[in-house]
Amino acid sequence: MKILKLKENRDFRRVYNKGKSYVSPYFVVYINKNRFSDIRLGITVGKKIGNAVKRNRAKRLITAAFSAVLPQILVGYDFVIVARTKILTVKSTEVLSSLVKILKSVGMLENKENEKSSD
RNA sequence: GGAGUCGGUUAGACGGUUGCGGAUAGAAAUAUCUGAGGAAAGUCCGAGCCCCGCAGGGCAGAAUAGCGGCUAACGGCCGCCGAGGGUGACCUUAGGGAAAGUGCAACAGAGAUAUACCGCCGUAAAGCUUGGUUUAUACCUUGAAGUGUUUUGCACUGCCUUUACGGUAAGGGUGGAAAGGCGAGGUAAGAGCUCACCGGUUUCACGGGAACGUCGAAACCCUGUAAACCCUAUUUGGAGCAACGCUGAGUGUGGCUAUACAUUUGCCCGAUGUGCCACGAAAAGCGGCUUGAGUGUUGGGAGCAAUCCCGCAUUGAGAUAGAUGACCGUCCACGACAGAACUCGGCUUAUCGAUCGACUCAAAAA
RNA sequence: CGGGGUGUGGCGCAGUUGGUAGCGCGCGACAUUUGGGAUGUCGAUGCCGCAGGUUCGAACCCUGUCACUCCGA
Repeated sequence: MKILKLKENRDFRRVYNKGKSYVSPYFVVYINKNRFSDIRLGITVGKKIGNAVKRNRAKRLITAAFSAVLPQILVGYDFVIVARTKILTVKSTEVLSSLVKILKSVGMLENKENEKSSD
């Protein structure tokens, strides 16, 4: 399953205005329902983070973490993840566990039994 | 070994699992190959490529500024000359014109591109002085104590003071800079006024391909500033891949007009073209896009060098919200600065280190 | 990709035909008040973003560079 990406500015603005936000030390997640049965992801990395190399690294870390949890995420939602400066100082495993923690508390992850039974 | 100068190379490596962009094969799953830099950065120059209702002239504007070479081109590079710095290796250098003209030179100083305050000298006028002791010499006082004569006087000379007019630029505490410097002659006093020497500029001669150089000759309007205006020489149409082309969609409303508008720094003339401007609606996709002044070469040749020629090998990103990540293992110096966006040549800036080569200085030892 | 602008005391700004760097607010001390505020007097605070150069002399002129910011496509 591939990740569809948000591209247009108006999509981002709709998620910022209508969606709910959840904060971690490394990033902020905005979640909003969409009209499709897809999962769409947008990543925002501002100039505050650093130069082009640092911004690219932040994007890759978020993409890697998101694709790791992708099979368990409920469909039909738009996600926008905004990177914060601290994300450059940690390893990818911490980003992943932090993302899992947030999504689980919100209830966006499917239960693990399906995963186990599939195994 | 110490201190230092210059230049080059490199920019973690290997293996595994799992993901991303591109190409090829395939109906598909998938497989194979390949995938960021020395600066990819800043966007400071120069080009290719490409487009513009032709790009023609003039004025303004802008850029460059020793000479020669290299290059597609350059404001870049190489070599050389001049100037400055360093004991030296070597480094720095916008380095045309001040004798076309204009401007500026604060404070200080008499005076700042010429001046005359003090001083020195000349002329004229006015004033003051020429005393005391002594036979005399001499002594005292004084800025100075002279001469003639008919000797309580008069005249002249000299000294001093003041004023006026003129000469002068030797000297004067300033200043970054005071008519290039210094000595002699000369003069009433002085002065490149004259002369010798030294410096500078220009012209000629000689040497060099040229900048330039010279115990050469002559002339001379000899403060500094042109990164002040300016003058001289050379260059300059503009715009940039969000260029531009194709497909698709759309071609509505309002205003301005031919004495108009456009041709992308301003103005004038010329030339060419015919609508132009604003608002609204809308939608994007594909090409351009990577074989190119390409990359490598302890192969050969030319050249001091930059660089060029020949040969051989090779094809090494092409994304479009924008591709290299994550995890594990081993080793080491424990990994800095940093991400292609049409493409090249330079410049500048950032950078943890590692390593190689050439050379200089000082001291010691052999 | 192209074109501009700014950088000066803690903050906001002046000052650029080159000649000793200023204003307002803020800060400190003193006076005034029973005390505070307001007011008055006095004072401190600057390598004029950084590095070179031109000049006797640079915040100002020139070159390079860094940061911030605006505009157009």
